Amino acid sequence: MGARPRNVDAWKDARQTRDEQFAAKRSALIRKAARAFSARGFYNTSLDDIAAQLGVTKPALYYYVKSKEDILYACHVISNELGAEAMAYAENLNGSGLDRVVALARRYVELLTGEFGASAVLMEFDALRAENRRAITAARKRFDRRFRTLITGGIDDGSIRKVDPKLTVFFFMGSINWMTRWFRPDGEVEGGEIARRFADYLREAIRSR
Amino acid sequence: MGARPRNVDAWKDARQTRDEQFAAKRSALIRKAARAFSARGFYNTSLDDIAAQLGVTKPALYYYVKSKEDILYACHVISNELGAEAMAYAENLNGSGLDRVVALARRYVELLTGEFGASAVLMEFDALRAENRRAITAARKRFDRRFRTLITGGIDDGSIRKVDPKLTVFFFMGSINWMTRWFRPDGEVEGGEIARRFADYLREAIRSR
Amino acid sequence: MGARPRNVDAWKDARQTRDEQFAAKRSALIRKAARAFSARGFYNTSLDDIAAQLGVTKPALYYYVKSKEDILYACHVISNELGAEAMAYAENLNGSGLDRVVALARRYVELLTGEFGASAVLMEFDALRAENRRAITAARKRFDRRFRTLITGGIDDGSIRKVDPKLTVFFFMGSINWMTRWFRPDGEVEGGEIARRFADYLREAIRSR
Amino acid sequence: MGARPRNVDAWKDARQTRDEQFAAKRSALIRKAARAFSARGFYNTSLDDIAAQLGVTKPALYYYVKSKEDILYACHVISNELGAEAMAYAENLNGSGLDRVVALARRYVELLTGEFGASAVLMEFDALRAENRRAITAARKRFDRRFRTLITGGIDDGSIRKVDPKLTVFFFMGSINWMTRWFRPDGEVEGGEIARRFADYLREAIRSR
DNA sequence: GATGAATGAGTGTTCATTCAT
DNA sequence: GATGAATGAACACTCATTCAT
Repeated sequence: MGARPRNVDAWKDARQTRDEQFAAKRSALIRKAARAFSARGFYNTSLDDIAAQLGVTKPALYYYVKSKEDILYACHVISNELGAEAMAYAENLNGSGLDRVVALARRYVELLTGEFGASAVLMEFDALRAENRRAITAARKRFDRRFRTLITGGIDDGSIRKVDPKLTVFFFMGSINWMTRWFRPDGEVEGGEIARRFADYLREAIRSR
Repeated sequence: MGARPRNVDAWKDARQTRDEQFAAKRSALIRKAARAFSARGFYNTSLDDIAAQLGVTKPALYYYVKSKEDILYACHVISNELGAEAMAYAENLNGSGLDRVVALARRYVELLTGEFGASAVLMEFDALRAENRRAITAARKRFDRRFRTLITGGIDDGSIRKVDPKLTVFFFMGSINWMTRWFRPDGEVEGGEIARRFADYLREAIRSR
Repeated sequence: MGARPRNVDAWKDARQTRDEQFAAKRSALIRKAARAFSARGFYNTSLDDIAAQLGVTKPALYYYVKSKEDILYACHVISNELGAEAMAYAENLNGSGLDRVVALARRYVELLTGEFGASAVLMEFDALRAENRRAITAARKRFDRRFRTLITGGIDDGSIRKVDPKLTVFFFMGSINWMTRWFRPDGEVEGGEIARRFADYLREAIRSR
Repeated sequence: MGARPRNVDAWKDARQTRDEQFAAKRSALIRKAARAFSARGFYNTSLDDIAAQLGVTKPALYYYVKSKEDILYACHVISNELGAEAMAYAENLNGSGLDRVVALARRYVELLTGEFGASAVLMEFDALRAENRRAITAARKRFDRRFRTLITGGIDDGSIRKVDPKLTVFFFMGSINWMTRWFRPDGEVEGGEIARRFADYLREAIRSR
């Protein structure tokens, strides 16, 4: 009654550690795969490639994921989550519409160039199963709508000039998606720097004169 | 010796006609393939798909192209040619550096959304054979360099604020490359309109204040 | 106008021949596969095995069938067709109910041991896709129902003693399905002989005393 | 030397208990597997399925069996033992040859539909290792021979008409093997009933008139 | 010029099996 | 006794490519 509790804790810790290990390994798998997908493309990356990078054999991957498409889906989900996080941050910000749009841009780029390595976006959308594709499409549409709403808000409060919200989103999202292809976490330009500059481009491009 | 020349001419014409036919058909093939690649991705487009769209069978394609990669290469080449054309147009323009950069942007988008159908800018770059990849990479680098030179010129003549030329090019090229994924020739927004707006975004983003 | 018709015919023949060749090859594929499935089981027979027996490579099979399951389905369909044929023959026969049941049994065994080689029955039912499984199940149920109806008719006209139709069908179908495993077309007992004997067993087992 | 014996006994008991537990668990494993094999087929039943039904994980099975094939072999052995039991019962019976054959049939079906659940007669024969296949084949041949001998005896004593013993065995064994596919222990028709009817069919099919 | 037929290389996926813990 | 994790072998399937006709 005095000593046992510690054992219980120990057990709990041990089990937690196991679950955590699983989660950590799965996460590493997704991350490595995401990098590979971004760098060489989904179809140019075989499961053998991913497995080799993780130092295991191909079937071992199936202990952590259901299929190759499952990995891709996980990547998209993470990407969307980053987008949603940046969006929530921007929406809750005090300031003009322009401020919020710029904050979104900056935060989004920061997140994408951060821990997850700018590998989350763009990736082969058509390789998703119909069901997952629907889910991702829906999430993207939601993101776009909120993005456009932010812009419209800026136009209404006079901080943003009369631009077409849809085209503006396309314009900026292109810049971001393209990052996948040239950004390297260990490259000469650092993520925060890019975030600042891209946000600045966007501000200048749309602010009221 | 009196009658023959006519025949010769006839043959020559015939052959020319034949060559032209060949060229026309090959061109049609490339164009259809480019659209398909842009819309669904290189790996999601089988030669059977392309052949079906042209109303022939798969092996018939091999009369016009050497391989699937050959088609992709041709697409990249055309894309680069459009870039070079826009670039030449901009470089030969009188006006400030900013004017030239904006002209480049606008002309480029016009060309990409024009006849060739916004299908020229391809992301499947890794599917190219090493040799062709080198050629395309070189051409892109040339384009980027000239783009940056244009920007630097604008900074020097005071028409463009002090931006990082490299990052600026990345920023804008992303917007353009991403068009491939959302632009539809028969969509609601017309190509010229997009060209005008995108060029305007770029102008505002970088012009001196 | 006098010579052409022949050419037309020739062409037609040529095309027909091509279609026939395709059909013949596909049929050969199914037959070989059916034998292999019967002899060694569906899962013990790889597509490589089948291809090797046909003297082609595995992917060549896909020119004729959609999948391995497709082959299995074709086998079941043929089996059902043979059953339906025997059934129609028996149903249209004059005579007592017993006569018809016995005729069914005999004709069915004759067909199964005939051209198609006792390979049509039983084969791995669970490997079928849900849709195809439903189709096959439905056909089997129809066959069973008509079989039972035949028996009931015999009971009614007094030629068959009061047996349970369902159990009787199970009893006899078991004997037939099991043939797959021991009957060899080149074995010592000839198909017609088996048909006669099995039909005789059934007659004696169920006739009125 | 004075105190030990008790301990020895205790150990012995303990070990016996342990052995019995082992045997009981192994037996449960085999039984569950046999049902699954019968219901869905050998290849459609994964070790994970079996483990799940037993509430353990896959590797745990390897404590009780050497391999999946080992399980299949055990099933065949049990099936053969039931056959041998029915056979011994029939052979030791007083009465005509026909009586003995009918008794065999009835007893065999009773056993197969009994405790072991109609799951003992397996068709997946080719999945056995060569060595085990030989053993099973030999046992089956022995069973068949004794079955045929019983029939021949009946022909000799005039109780059975002049049928081909081999074909008769095939005929009846088919009916029995097929039971695997339709008999359900909890179904509407009870095992003893089937045994009676099937034995009756066989009697009528072969008895002297 | 075009097609039917076939091939070879590669890839995702499953699953029985092993082993350290 | 049992589990988590990993492996090797096999297999169905796809697709760009070739070639005789």
